[in-house]
Amino acid sequence: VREHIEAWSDVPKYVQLAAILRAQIERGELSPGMPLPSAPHLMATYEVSRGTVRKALEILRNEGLIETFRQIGSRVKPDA
Amino acid sequence: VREHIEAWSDVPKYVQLAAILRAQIERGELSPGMPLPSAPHLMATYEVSRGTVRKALEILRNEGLIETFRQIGSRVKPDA
DNA sequence: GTACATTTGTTCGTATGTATA
DNA sequence: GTATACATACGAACAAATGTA
Repeated sequence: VREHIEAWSDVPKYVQLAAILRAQIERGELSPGMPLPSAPHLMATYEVSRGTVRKALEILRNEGLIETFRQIGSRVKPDA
Repeated sequence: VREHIEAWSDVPKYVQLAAILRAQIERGELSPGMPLPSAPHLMATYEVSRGTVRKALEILRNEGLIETFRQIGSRVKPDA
């Protein structure tokens, strides 16, 4: 809500959201094993759509930083 | 049960379902204090998904027409 | 007191349509 | 024409709470 992401031509919202979450992981605000906020929660927090959240999480998954499970959600990989 | 809701570009299903239920309340077919049909029942009756039912009920909740309780279901507000 | 079924709450996966840059 | 972004709508599965047998 307070962290509204601005639509910006050069950097897509989903890339920005991925960067925000990646920074939180690297700063330890989200520690290994910790669950990430759910997609609906991220949607509300950053005022973006479901698709944008999914794309952001997909980036972090591809980077090996998080893992996602059905009906469970995403968490920081234990070895991240 | 004959009240199949058609997908129509201008009016989303969940808005139509909310309108149907709102009309029933205003006509007194659902009187104050009366329980609404459960979500599974509404799904079967109108042939829509759970998410659509939930969105429709959310609209009526925000309008103050109904209230919802876990394992109890929704009912028309006593003062509606 | 316990087991079971029902109902809502919540989550992720997926697909489609629309609008815009 | 492609990429971005949103809204709608479906399905599936789990948790939590309540009522009932």
